[in-house]
Amino acid sequence: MLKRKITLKHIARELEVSISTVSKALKNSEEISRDTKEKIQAFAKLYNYKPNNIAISLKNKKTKNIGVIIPDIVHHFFTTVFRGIEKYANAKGYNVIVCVSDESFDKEVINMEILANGSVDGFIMSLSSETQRNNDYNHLIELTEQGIPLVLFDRVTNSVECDKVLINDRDGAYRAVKKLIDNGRKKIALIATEDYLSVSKDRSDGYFQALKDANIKIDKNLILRLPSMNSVEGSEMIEFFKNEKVDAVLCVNEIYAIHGMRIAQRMGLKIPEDISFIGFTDGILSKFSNPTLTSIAQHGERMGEIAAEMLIEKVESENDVETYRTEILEPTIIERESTQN
Amino acid sequence: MLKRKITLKHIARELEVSISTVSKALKNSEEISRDTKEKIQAFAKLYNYKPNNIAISLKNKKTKNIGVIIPDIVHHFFTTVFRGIEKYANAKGYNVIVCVSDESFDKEVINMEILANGSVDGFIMSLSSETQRNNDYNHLIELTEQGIPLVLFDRVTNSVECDKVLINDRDGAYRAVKKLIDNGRKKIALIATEDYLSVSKDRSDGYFQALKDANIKIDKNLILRLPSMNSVEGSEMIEFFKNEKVDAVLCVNEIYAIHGMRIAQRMGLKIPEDISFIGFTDGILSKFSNPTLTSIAQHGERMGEIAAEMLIEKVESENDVETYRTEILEPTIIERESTQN
DNA sequence: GATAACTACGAAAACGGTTTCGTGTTAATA
DNA sequence: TATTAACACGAAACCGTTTTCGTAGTTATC
Repeated sequence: MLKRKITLKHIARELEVSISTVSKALKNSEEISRDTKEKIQAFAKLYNYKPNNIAISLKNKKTKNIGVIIPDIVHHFFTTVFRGIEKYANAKGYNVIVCVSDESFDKEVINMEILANGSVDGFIMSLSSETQRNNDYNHLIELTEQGIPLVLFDRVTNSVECDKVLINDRDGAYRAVKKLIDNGRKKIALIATEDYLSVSKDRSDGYFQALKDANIKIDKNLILRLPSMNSVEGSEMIEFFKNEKVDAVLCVNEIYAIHGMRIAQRMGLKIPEDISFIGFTDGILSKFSNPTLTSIAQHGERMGEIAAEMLIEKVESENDVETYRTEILEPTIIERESTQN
Repeated sequence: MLKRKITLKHIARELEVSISTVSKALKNSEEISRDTKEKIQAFAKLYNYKPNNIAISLKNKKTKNIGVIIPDIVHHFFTTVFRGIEKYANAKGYNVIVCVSDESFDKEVINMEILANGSVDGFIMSLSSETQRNNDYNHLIELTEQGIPLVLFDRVTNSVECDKVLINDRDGAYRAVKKLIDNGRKKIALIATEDYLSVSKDRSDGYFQALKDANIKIDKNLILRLPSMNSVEGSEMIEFFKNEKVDAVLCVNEIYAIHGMRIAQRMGLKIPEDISFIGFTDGILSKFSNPTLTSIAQHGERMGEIAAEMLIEKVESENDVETYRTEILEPTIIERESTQN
């Protein structure tokens, strides 16, 4: 009952021709006579012959696979980017191998090394937080020195020369804060993570700049930095809201924003009347929270498409062009209930 | 500056030995003398030699890749399962190639055909809704006839003989409804999708059975079936809640539940005092909604691990064992605010 | 009728490894 | 000294393709 895969050799033996003839016939080569081609093609079809991808990869040194290394997969933004990558890649005939670094430097390095030995034609990745903290990018540099194309997205670094695609986090934060100011808010807080993450730093910068441009003095007490996205038990936030009379909050991610809104509501504050909220990442929570959350959309899917396009272009270009692009997407502020005046 | 990958042939040429000697030396074969081994190993290390994965795959007809085909990637449950698969697979030295069927039968078939020609050692998949509606599983049957291992999870079918892992959707729904009854609820509604999805059917069955066992007559008017998860503009639900006086709702997914709670709240109902909610899939929305949602956890990550374990076991077993397992996980009800009495 | 030009196909190398088997050299044994 | 065994290595096949090149056999040309 078991129908094992058939090879050129099998066909050749069965039809008493050479392997080369079979190969050519199946490619409809002019070299082969009408009769022979028809015979071979019919036979191949009958036995459902399909060429072996591995053999082809070995031959032309192209796998038609691209490697994606991301810090986390159970994460709305990353899956959104992934969808963009997968769609574009698939349309171009590429498959996608995903590795999760789990925010670990070591896993990032190991996964990269494994895939770099012939398994993929190039990489698309977003740096793990540990990598950004260590500030060690030798694995990426070695990769590019081997001539393997690399595209970084969202969490990028200047230490590596390669194509990059990111959103203008700074501008997103800037415009969000400006919007709050225009709405008449005076005491605007920032809830962020530690600064070693490139994106968090940029968002903070945008916040500072917007206040500066509006001649609002920066108040250190209005800035709350939380260690990790998973450790929001709220107590710190409760203290924060108790001590400071804020009328608006910019959060660097959805979770902080949703938590903040929860706590504010528990303290009897009305959203958006008493306090406004804007959160980064227009994920699923923003749309379904109560009230719905005004958020800064990062266009993850577009980002993924662009990254894939950049990578495949490099992979398929003959000459090793040493010119790299950095594409910066503008975020969009999606206005919802949490800021309506 | 470009350091291309080095091969056995290069080392052999440089050290004036044969390729076989290099290969053996790098595997620390007893056949090769101490001196030669040291010389070769040092050279290999210096030039950072790593064997080419493709060549090895071709030789031993194992790719150490597993293919995962899922209907959607921007979906909490599937990504959770994926994380489980990826973790286990990685630990066992396997990489994961992901393809998204996008709920389309054709894409499912095409992706499978592409990967089946040598790219992966086996498949883990969850059926697309279109496939389940078409009730056409020939691509899966052909796959197994070729001796390629397959594991189905969550959205499975009886028409294909292979390993399966799923949760007891029926029992989850049963226990949820029983819990509502025990809490004193009388008019318990069900909000579900069309029945062609295996999971939706099972959940409905559990709902019916629980009512039957409690001698509560089934009221067709208390069942709302919505066409698709994306088309919840709410109008249907508003009508539903207006017409029927329900005091509890079981929803087959989070989105329906969150929407339902929103609408109930807008109509002035208090949750959980006036009306309770329980939703399937303990995703991110359940934890962060207001009120938080009691939900039926499906243990996606565990499911993924089990699926990967089953697959790798089959892949690595020499003999083609024709015996298949079906593992059924028990869901867990996570109690939150939406049902507290 | 000799030469040139096609036609239709096969042999073999190549991709980068692994592995079996054969063999020349040395050392141990009778 | 002749025989044998151990040692250290190389040749070659193999995995499944693609592709270059060579060459019989036929047909066209002068």
